[in-house]
Amino acid sequence: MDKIIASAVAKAVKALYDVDVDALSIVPQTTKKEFEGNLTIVVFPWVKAARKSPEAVGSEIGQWLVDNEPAVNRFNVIKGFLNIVIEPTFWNSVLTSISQADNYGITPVTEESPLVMVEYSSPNTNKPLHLGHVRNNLLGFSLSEILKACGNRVVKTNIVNDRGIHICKSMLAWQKWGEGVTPEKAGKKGDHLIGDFYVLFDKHFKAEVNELMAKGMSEDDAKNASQLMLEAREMLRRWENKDPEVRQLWEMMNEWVYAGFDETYKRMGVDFDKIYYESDTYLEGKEKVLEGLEKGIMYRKDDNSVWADLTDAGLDHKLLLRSDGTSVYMTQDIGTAKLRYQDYPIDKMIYVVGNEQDYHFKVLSLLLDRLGFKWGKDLVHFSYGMVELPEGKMKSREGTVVDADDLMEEMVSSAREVSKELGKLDGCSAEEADAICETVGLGALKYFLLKVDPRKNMTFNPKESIDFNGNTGPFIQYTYARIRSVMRKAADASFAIGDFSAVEPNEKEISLIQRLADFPAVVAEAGRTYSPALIANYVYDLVKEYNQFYHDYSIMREENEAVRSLRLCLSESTANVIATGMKLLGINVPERM
RNA sequence: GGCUCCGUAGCUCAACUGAAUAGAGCAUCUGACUACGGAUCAGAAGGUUACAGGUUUGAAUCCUGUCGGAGUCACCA
Repeated sequence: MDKIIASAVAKAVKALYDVDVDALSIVPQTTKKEFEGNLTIVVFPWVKAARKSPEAVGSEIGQWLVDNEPAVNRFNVIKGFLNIVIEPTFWNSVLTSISQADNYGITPVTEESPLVMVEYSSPNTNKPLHLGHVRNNLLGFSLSEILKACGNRVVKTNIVNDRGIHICKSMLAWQKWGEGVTPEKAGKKGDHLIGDFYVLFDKHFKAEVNELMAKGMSEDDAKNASQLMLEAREMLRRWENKDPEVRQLWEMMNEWVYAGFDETYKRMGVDFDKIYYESDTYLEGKEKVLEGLEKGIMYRKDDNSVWADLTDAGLDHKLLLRSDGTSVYMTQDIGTAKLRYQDYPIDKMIYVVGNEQDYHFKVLSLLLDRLGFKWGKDLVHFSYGMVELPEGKMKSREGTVVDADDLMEEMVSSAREVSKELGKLDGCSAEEADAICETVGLGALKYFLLKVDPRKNMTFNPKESIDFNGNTGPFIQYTYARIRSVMRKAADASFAIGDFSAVEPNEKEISLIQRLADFPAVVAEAGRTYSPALIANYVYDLVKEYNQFYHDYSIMREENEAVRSLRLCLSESTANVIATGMKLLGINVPERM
């Protein structure tokens, strides 16, 4: 409908004022509630060319539309705003085409579709996932779904940071104080067990440093002199030299962690097509850097360290290999990029990584480009803000991190409490009840995190937790379940959706159809701007609109068969769009709740 | 200090590419179940969009400056 009006307006402007306008540049807006009309055109852009008042221009265009465009019924002009009333029965055909489209709003993917790789999650193997990771995972997964819906082939990937001093710390602590404990023996998820040892290391390390400082050492000296830290460094060296004993321990402990992560990912509902490990990629990066050195893209300092000079791009000098020849973070990312490019003919690479790494990705993009990766220059750093607690940033050392597993468990159990209180689970089997609570609890969590503009920092208040009323996941799920309930009853009563083309839809029905018609454009916009929040807010608006309609008009009790058909069709289409939209967010919708 | 991002109702968030009287939810107050599911709906109250200039027919949005917050500037990842 928007397109029809836009091109008609373009024709009108050409006919009336002889001005060439691109129809694509005209974006009709939904008319505000307080004015009469369905669509609004802002006429200011043509006032100058017409040499007339905005009111006159609006009236002239409006009259031209009434005379020449059958979809336009009448119009009114307020200041420079042309409000257009569409012929009511016209909306029926819009609704019909929405309800008959398979995969409404979804662009099909073919072999020729662009290949996009999305990297997300990227955990360290020395501690369990926390709230920050949850935002990352949900954003990465949702973004992948949205990109698929926009007609891209998507490879979801994860780079696991499985090597380095931090893992050695956990390993060392386990060796010293673990007494052979395993996840089975401790009755604990592997990632949590490893996290405990990481904390334990830190505790002993701090105690040692304090002891040394009490003897008069400076803090830095004490840290360097710490026996524990020396042992951890020694362990890293042995790891790099492939010492069998260290490697065996490393592999065993990593397996524990992966088993734990898998459980978390599964419950969260995210997955990956291909997982990379830094232990496999960090040497590749080194090679690539040495290659760059030969080509003169990098240079070597007297102390043998290797750097890239990026001052010509307004950036700084960047270290790529330490003087002892070992890799840094950037080097590993280059190595990972190399392997990925070998594995897939990527057209576009998207990194879902927090905004504290904005600078890192600027540099990475530049380096990959100079090293000859064709997607390097246009790589996308999907930079999201951090999740803060009311008292500020999460700090693992102060024990203020919100653990991902705990959080999901809490959400599901509070969903259970609320459901029980409202008597929603009466008559459900235990399995059904479990499934519903899982869907609702996780839906609340996911929606809460995804409805916010990803670029912005957000606040999470664990005490108030997450609401189940208002602009929330359960509110949307509830509306869906209620429509499904109506549809079941309609089926029981053998009410089929018949012809309603002659019905004049009322105001609420029209605005609901209009809203449904927006969905494909919203999906496209979400894909273009990488914003799941756009989908979330759209679905919320749609649901609000539907609830008003539902409240004001009866569906099953409507005696006119054609009107009832219209309302059933409208309800069914709304349910489908809700389900499709929520799926793009990685959120399930229940048939009852 | 340099660079980047942010600042909207008491709180959490919206506002598409600059557009009409800046919208929702939570919390507060009031109303609606002999009803297709009340996890709902309707209403009240709540704002100098941090501040000061500028561009524009029109600015929360673009530009400049000031203030406040966050991030980053490692031979950490």
